[in-house]
Amino acid sequence: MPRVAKKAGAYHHGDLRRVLLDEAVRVVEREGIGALSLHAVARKAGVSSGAPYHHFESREQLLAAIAIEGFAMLTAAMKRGADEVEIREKETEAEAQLRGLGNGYVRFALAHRGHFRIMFRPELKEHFGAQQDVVEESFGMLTSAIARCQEEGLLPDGDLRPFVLVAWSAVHGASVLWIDGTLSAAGLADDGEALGAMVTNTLAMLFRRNRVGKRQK
Amino acid sequence: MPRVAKKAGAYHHGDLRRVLLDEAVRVVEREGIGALSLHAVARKAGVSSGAPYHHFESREQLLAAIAIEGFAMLTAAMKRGADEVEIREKETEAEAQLRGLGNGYVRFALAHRGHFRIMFRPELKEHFGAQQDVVEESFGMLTSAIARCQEEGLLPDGDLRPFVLVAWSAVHGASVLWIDGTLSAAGLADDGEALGAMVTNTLAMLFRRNRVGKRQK
DNA sequence: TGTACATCAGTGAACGCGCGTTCACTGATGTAC
DNA sequence: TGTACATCAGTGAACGCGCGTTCACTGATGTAC
Repeated sequence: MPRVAKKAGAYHHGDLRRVLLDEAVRVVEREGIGALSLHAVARKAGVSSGAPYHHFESREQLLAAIAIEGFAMLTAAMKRGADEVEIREKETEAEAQLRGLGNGYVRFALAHRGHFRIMFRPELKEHFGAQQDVVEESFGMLTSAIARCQEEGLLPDGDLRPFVLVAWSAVHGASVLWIDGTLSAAGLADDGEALGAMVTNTLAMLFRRNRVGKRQK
Repeated sequence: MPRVAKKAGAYHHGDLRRVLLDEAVRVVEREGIGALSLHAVARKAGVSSGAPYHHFESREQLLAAIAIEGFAMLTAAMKRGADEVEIREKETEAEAQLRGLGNGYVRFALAHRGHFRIMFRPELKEHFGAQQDVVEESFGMLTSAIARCQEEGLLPDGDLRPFVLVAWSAVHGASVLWIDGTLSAAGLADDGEALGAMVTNTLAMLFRRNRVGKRQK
């Protein structure tokens, strides 16, 4: 019996597109992208194997739709993280925001592994144009927070890209290492909830102690 | 015509196991793990589709063998990186080693994407026991380099795991973001060769400038 | 050095399966008047 | 409010394909004597 059945006797489904997306994400979360088939997704949604083609041109388009949705969710999660963060004592707003953004990133990745996996894979490169703007939005938030840290003298002047690179790589790397199970196997982290805070606190600390003489505004 | 053909007329192959591993890695590099099939690998090796079963119990065992090999290669690359690194002015040996290890990590990941992809995936969790020791070796090198940085006063006393986590996450994250094509799409890096140095230099700088009062030994 | 024989590492045909996708169809829904 | 009709979103059967794996086989190789 499918978990999300259409209403008994209903011929039209109502929101099959949504259900297909959800079931696909569930499969990817549990068994990986390789295990995703439209047959299986249709089965779980309780429809025939031809039905998905009224909503997605192909298996690849289904994945692309999930990726696009994922990038929007990631941006939203980062925004939320930055909005909800509380500014600590002796901390500037930019520093706090950086923590918040990173936390949102990791929180999203761990809560939505299916989306996350689908969003970051080489096969997506070609389709990148479509979601370029939403990628740039999340990327832009990170960059401008770091630029503000730099203005505040937390980081040396000059090219800020190395700092963006390290910050992004750290939250991304921690997310994938956690999802792959490597971090807990290595004894480096045992609590997904706390992972984002652990990374962002450490990064913030490295940035903060790094003050280069300039006074804070 | 297969790229790696067995010697003309030879019935026995000589080193089919090796050839199968190599071809499998090539396929994964170019088309991802999902695209890997024993049929295809056998075809490329120029043997019948049953032949691989004299060397690997199953498709999954082939992948496991590549993962094990990959972890050994990663450890070697990190060692080489640490050995070859040159100590800069005003830099301690531990700092230089940390850079070297990170550089080796990224260099390995980019030069051996196939291995790298296969090594880090959730499906491997179960088989982790087999390679636990070699994983711990590379992980141990990182940890002890950071411990030495801490002793030298580059990092605050206390739990060093957050620093290990951030350093590892940064090199790992940069590697996967590069491999996925995200970094170049974002304009954050355009040269794989220089990626490792960019990350490790930045990390080293954040660590170094972070000196907490203790004098260097 | 030669022979008998066990073992190794291939062949090639076959199996059942699930896959992506297509297609003619039909029931349900929405709209114009 | 009722009817005619276009369109939408399903069905279900079918296709060809490549897959993982098995198996009886056989040629090549290594070893004991």
